[in-house]
Amino acid sequence: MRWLGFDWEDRLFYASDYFDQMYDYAVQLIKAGKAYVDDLSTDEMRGYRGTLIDPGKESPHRNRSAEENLDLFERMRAGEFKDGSRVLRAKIDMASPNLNLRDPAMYRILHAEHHRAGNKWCIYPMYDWAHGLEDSIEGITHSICTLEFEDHRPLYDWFLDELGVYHPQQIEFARLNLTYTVLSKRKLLQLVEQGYVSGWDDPRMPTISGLRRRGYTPESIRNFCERVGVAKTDSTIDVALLEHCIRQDLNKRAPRVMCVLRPLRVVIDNYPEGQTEDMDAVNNPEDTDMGTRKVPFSRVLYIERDDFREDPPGKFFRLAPGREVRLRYAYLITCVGAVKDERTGEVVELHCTCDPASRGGNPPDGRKVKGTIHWVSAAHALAAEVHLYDRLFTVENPGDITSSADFEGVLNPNSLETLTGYIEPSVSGAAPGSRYQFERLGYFCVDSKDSSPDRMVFNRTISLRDSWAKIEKQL
RNA sequence: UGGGGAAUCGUCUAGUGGUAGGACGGCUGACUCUGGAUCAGCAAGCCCAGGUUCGAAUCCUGGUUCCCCAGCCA
Repeated sequence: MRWLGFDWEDRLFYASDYFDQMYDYAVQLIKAGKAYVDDLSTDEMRGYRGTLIDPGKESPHRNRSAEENLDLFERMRAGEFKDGSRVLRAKIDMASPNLNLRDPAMYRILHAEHHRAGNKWCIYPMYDWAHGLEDSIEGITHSICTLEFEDHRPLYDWFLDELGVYHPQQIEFARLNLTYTVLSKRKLLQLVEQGYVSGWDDPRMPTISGLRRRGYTPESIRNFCERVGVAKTDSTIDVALLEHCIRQDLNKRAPRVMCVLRPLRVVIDNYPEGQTEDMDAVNNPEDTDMGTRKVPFSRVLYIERDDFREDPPGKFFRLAPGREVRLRYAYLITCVGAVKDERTGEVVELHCTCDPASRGGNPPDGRKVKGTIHWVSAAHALAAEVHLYDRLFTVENPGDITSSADFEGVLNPNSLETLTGYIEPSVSGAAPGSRYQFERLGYFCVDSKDSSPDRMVFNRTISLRDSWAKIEKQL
């Protein structure tokens, strides 16, 4: 929460801080004849509850005396009874059309250690009972929750009114659903437990820790929330909006750097062997205050395989036999030959010539080249592990899957691709969490968990918008 | 066929009796040493049917559709 930018100051509250007071309130309700101890089993209670359409029946223990209830409740607390053997229920109305009002449980017996209260208690309050009490004790004015609690509000109100205590107002709003992912804790837990992700902070998880490790900034998340708004319509936000927010933020603040993900070796035939030049590169064209850096250039380079086509389709502006392109911040080069693997026919190396007069990227004659591609000097590049993350699911609403909650069929098998990238040496020593734009590829951050100085690990936060991909799709 | 909610561009969201607006996404085009960014523009919506009113997304009536509820979970 702090990382997101919030500060609760001295107001870190826990429901368990109020267990004693809640117990006293329960006693108060028992004395008032508004709560009773029931001995029905879970199954029996279910039977007595009725259905959505039919009213329930009253428990045979519903009319025990206050004295008996008090005695039983004290003994529940004292640990005399087994888990599940008894429960304290509110005495409301077994025929209520709102099932939450059919004598809901307030306390159940649970001989379990509490992470804060230790072993002090063996009875624990139910959510509906605890919720309003916490709010009331803390003196809050409005209690915001999600839509599914709308028909719990009458119960929230009932407890507070029967107790005659300060009564905050519960207001329900839609939860924030997102396309191509699930957000329910249960489903997320399933992803973790069944090993579909590496943990709660896996960069594909829509958790705060996951988003953080993925490279999302707190500002982008808050901005996203502001844009989404708050309303009561049960809605699902297009994940593209989240992606837009992080791109917008990182475009302004992420330093640019060059990295080649799928290397194709390029030899500049007319460039002297053994020579190295430092090219001046702008750190962020969106913010010149971020300065410049030097990028080493030499005779043997790597470029992206995708940036070369032997037989280029129309509108392909990158390298091809006989074509000239700009190596960003370096030289204009022309492809003069391709070396192929004899067996597979795969292009394994390119031979190019550079125009020495175009140093820095601009030819003195002012001729235009349509394409500018990124590159890295083979001898200077740093090898790093790069994680290419993509959406976890292939369908827009994986949460809709009703069956046995089996995600198998809708999980994106390519949500993580790991490869070795070759990065310009300037990123060496970057701190975990550092964010960069790998030019023409996307935004990446140094993994905060697995990266080390000798083997850096980068996570792709989000790709850059790729209009070429759209054009190519239509070809 | 019980109860509780919600319906406005593809997706979110404003508008609460007076010109239906914004964002994302989509599509054009301009510009560009990132096919990024930026800029300009276009398409796209009031769940339906009646009614009230000079005038209805908004008020009334009746429908329709969708979501939630039968945990000793939250």
